[in-house]
Amino acid sequence: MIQELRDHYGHLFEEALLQEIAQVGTFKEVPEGFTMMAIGDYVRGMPLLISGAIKVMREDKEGDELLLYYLESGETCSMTMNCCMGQTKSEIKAVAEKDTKLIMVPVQKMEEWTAKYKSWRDFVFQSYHTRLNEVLHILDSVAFEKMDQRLLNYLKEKVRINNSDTIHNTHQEIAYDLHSSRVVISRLLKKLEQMGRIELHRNHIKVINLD
Amino acid sequence: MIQELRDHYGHLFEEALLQEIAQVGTFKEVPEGFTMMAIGDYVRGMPLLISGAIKVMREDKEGDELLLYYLESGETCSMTMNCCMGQTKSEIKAVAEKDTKLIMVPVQKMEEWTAKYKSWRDFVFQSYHTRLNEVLHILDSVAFEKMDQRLLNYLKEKVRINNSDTIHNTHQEIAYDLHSSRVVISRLLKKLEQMGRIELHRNHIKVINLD
DNA sequence: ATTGGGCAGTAACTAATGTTACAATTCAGT
DNA sequence: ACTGAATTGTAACATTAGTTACTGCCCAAT
Repeated sequence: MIQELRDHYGHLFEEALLQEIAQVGTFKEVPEGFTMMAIGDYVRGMPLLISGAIKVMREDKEGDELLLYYLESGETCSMTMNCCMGQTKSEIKAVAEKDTKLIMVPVQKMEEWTAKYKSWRDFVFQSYHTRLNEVLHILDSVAFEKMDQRLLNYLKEKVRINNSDTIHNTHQEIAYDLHSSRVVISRLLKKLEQMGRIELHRNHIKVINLD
Repeated sequence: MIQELRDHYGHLFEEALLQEIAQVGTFKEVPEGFTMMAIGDYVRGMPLLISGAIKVMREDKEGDELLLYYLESGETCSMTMNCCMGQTKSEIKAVAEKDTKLIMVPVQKMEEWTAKYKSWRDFVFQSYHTRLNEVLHILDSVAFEKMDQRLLNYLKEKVRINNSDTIHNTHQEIAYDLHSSRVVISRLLKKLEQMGRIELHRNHIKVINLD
């Protein structure tokens, strides 16, 4: 585990901290589609991603969803810290977007390290910084953009995260992520196909050019 | 200044920190409507609110606005910290909602105190926590609610912040805050009036019952 | 008293998004 | 091969929100 840590967090943390993390952290592998956290769950640990990606979503009372952002290697979940601090339940849902490797750190350590290691403080602040900006970005998107533009951004991000020009999702799944309806998404995707920017297939979409 | 600090931050910070803040901070009074920060401004200091309220807004390239939240006594602006950390320009706009008293602290001190005082760390984390939740709340509102409900929430918040049943805003101003159009807001306000929940007047709205 | 600008009311229309319904196709499991 | 569920395409329609245009009103400045 210490080697994985050095590879992905060596540029962020000093050796002493890496050692501490290795000592108290537990290594986990989760398969694609695995729900890491649901609304209302209590937060037991803080995830440090090694590889893969985690999809983080917001959900309202009716179960309507909205994709917030993805966590990738070298990142952690501010929402988790958020919950730890306030001793509150999770207000978000997190699902593995791909097979993912990560290290879980007990929440008590967080505070300890915050006092002890400047690099950890910087990491935590940086993480808050990034997440806050990402949530603001989503807010911009929802508040100021129309669905066709949001869909384009969504497809681009999918291509980036999965590092593949083929998107393995149904229209319904995309509709959930964007909090829209399947018919609307099918309609807009068809337009993109007619523009020659994507190819539609059953269960997957081939991206040609989104720029 | 030290007395103001003790009154509003005494329950958060130890005496030594209060003293430090008093030493390096500068006391400011800003009138209602004063723009504290515009998009693209560089951040020079971190505000600690003593009294009054600051309205924090998001703005897109076309100048369309959206109200994010209000800062009140005992609070600070995470966005500011956000900017300091990343050495980036402001991505938000801040305007005094009422006459406001506050203390500006140079950003360099932030990092120093984060290492030195646990109470300061907790304050900064708590602040991030609160702001992140507020932005999520606005996101919920924009993503999941219709304009009539958003308008209701807006009016409730206005009443709370200004501690008055009379809202001194034009329909146009409300439309800007909610990123809608004047006609739409007039239409919905008229419906609320017909339901007997508000009374409409020129330049102000009397709130009867919003529950 | 007159004038002009800001504010609010309203109608008519457009655009965007969401909903309902149904058909056609694919595909896995039997 | 058959069946049923999941997926996609499409039309028709409903709802919400945004736009344009015009009116009357209030009020402050001249």
